[in-house]
Amino acid sequence: MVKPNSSTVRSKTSQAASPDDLETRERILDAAHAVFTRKGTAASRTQEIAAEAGVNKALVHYYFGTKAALADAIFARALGNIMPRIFGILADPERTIAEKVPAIAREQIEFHSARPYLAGYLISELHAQPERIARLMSRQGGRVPLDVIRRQLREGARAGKIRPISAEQFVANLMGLLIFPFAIKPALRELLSLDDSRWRAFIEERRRLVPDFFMAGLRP
Amino acid sequence: MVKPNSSTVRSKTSQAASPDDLETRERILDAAHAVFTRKGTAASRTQEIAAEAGVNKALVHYYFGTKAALADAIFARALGNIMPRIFGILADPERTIAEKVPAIAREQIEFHSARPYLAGYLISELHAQPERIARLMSRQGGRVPLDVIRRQLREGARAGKIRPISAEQFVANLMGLLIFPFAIKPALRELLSLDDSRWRAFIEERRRLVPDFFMAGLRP
DNA sequence: CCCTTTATCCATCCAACGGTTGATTGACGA
DNA sequence: TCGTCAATCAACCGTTGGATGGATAAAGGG
Repeated sequence: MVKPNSSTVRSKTSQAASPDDLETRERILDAAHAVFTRKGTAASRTQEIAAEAGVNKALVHYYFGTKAALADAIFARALGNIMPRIFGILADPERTIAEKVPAIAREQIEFHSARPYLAGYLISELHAQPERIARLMSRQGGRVPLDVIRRQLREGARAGKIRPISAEQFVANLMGLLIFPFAIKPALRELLSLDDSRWRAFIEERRRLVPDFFMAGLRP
Repeated sequence: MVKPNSSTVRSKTSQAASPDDLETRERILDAAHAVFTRKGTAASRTQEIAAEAGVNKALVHYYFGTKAALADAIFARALGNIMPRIFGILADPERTIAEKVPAIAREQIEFHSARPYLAGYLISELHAQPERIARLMSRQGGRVPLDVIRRQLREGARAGKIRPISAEQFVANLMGLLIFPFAIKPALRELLSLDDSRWRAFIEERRRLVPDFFMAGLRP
């Protein structure tokens, strides 16, 4: 690694000085993440990414070849960040369903509150390139482990404690309740006339409400 | 209106012949809808829209000025198509909540099954230009009529028939359950290993499941 | 000390894209 | 029958943006 701007050369106008100890490659990745998630891949400019990374546009190509490859990397990274948070908990055989649901809800609401662009970004990318996810998931192996919840749901149903529901529908319902509001945030805010503080209250309320609502929906 | 290709001039290579009685302006709108919803606004090319409309690129500008204006028109049109379907039913004072929920579910699942791109498109646009929806909604007036459900929810809660829930959360939950799976269709199909026919079965099942699940979630 | 490798920038290229212009054509009212 | 106007097209223009080639500098091995 080279790490420029020691003292010698570097006229470099540039901002971006602060978190400069990061490896350049990482800085570019972070910048790309910021720009891509904010404006969407198609509307993002490599120039802007380079600037945000405090680096020359050519260097972006040096590290990642093409814009599309960089976009793939960011998408895969975001996916690899969010998916284990959901499926890691779901696949845990130690916890009951009644424990998992609030845990996931807490986790996801926390997560998306801190990353308001992410849900919208992921859906946009999914929509723009529906085939990519198959490519990425096959490459890094790993279909999703539904067997644990599937078993728990079956046992709960047999014991008459919950109504019969497939693991697929279970997951779809849970994700819809948790993620969707973040994905359409601008529309919801307008539709429901929620200013900043009411939006926060709205989301805060869902932390309680969603687990209750969801578990109630499962009762037979 | 002029209506070309009568018989005289028109060398015109072009396909697009079939539904040609539509006014040109409408043909362009339809083409723009198809292209924009399929690839997203930023990745769409006016040239492609023109081609799909069987028309010259200059004509697109002749009718709509700029790509952005055309994009606005398509977005507003899509919004004006989907929103009344939900809020029209919700605002009906004649139907009870227990009647509205299955009605909306039927309607929405039908709607999105026939328009697989629409949910993803709307969320992408929302994400790419969060301020636009405020602009459009203020222009054509019309905040959403939540008072009817709000009253019904309050009365249901007072009578002890449903648990207390705000109209806002009610709407968010319902939309999340109904729309989200369509919005992330490519991911769900991959995650849950649903091929074409299993996807259809999955959606078909939700027609029953969502109203049941949702109404159960409302029980006190 | 050279020579190779890695990292970085500058300048430039080229395709593509959004938008414009000017000409043509047909319909129609005066 | 002529002039006007809306509709339409082919060709063009200016800019942007992704990509590349070459120069340069530091690092490090031999």
